[in-house]
Amino acid sequence: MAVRRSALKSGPSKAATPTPSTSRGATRGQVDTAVRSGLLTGRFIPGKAVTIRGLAAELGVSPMPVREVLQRLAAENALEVKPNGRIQIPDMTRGRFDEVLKARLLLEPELAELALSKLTGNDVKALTAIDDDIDQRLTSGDAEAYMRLNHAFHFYIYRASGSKVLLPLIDSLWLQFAPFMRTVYGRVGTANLVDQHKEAIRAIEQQDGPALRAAITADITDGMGLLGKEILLKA
Amino acid sequence: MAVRRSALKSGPSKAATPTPSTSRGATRGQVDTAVRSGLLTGRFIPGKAVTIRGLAAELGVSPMPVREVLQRLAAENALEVKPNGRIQIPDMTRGRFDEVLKARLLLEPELAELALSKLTGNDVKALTAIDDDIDQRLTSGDAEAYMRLNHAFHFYIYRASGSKVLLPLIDSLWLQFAPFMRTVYGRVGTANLVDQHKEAIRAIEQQDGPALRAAITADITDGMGLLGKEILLKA
DNA sequence: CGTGTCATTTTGTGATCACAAATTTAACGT
DNA sequence: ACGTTAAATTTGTGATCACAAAATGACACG
Repeated sequence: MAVRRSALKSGPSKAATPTPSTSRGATRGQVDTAVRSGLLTGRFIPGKAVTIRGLAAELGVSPMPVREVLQRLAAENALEVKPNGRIQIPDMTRGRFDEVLKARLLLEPELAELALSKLTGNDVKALTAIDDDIDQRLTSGDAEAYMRLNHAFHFYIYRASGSKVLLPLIDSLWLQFAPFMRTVYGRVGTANLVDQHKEAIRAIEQQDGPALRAAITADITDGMGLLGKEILLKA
Repeated sequence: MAVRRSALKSGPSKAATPTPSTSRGATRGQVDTAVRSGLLTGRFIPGKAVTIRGLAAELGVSPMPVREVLQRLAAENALEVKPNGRIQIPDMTRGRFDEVLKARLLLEPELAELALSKLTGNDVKALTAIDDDIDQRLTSGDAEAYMRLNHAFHFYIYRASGSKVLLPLIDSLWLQFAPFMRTVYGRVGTANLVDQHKEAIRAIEQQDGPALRAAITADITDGMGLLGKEILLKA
């Protein structure tokens, strides 16, 4: 296995402000971004072990920053440190899934409504653009792009709230179900996926709080419902 | 300043099962427990910087495990890494406080109700013992003991749920407001504190879900209300 | 052909080092 | 005296090393 393509490490250096490339925690930020986006787009599969040295080599950095990033993600329950110290991405169980769903339904509509008043016409245009892109990817079956864009759509709204508390909690939840989500899409495809994004956009246009809550709630229920049915027939 | 007493590092070695002392992550577990309990009992004050080498020396370990623990706690928003890399415990703002309160009200009653069916008569006795202890500490004004016991009371209930998702979220929230809570108690004392613990215990005895929700909700509202009023007149 | 045992390799952990950025302290000139 | 600059210290970061536990593979034995 000589030429195994690295699944992470996107461009040589496209990091903008979110990942300062010459600042204090440069390498750590790069690793953190890489692993996070890898988790959110499903490039890590549940149950699979993640080794410090492996990731470090793959990203071309020393094990040091990788150690810290993995600890961070373990603290967010995106990774699981087994009693023997081994790190793996946790596999989904019925109990965990139900809890994630419950937490999402409690927090995300709330944060969306909190963000509502800060979303303007420009944001509506941006969200529409993302949603159009999503519709294309859905039909073409590009699961990874779909997951990235769906995440972008939701967090575009949530981030507008300026939240420093609820947003990280929701972030943690997405990191927890995203890898499992990916395995399901790999099995059943993305063709028959439906979302409530257009209803959400309309609610934002009209600054209708209850309607936005309803749209987000329905969107979560729809998307997670598909996953919930698949959770029983695991290998 | 020669003989500054170490505020952390409780006994020489009282670590039981929650902190395995000879296992894989021994030192890290010890550091994690020490800092966490330090945060929850208010031994760290908001705005105060926390240095890696300082903590390491205070705990008698190398800087390495401290680095990882601080990163973990930063991921849980219990600590804040400033752009220059400096680590400090974040100070409370009105916006943050409102969000924490909102999140607590959304999550904690839910998890309490989830735990309700798993709480038996023995648990009622244990909770009653804790609550009696709390009442004593309240009158004697021992803020640190009060905070530790209040945390113990709530998490005794929450932990019974067996939750792996909601519980960590709530954990993160407590770590965020606890240090601020401590500074307020240091200013106004603990004498005029009221809680709804007895109502909660009664609800558990009668396995009354709505009543338990109401008690937890009221307890949060009461306790946080006192803090909310004090947040404006900060130094 | 399956099974237990042992050597080899891999992996996480804790410690130490070197370096650069940032803070603090000291010194200096105005 | 006060503000500015320069030296000295502190601090976080990334890398490397040594070690023990664990996983993996090879191998012999039943």
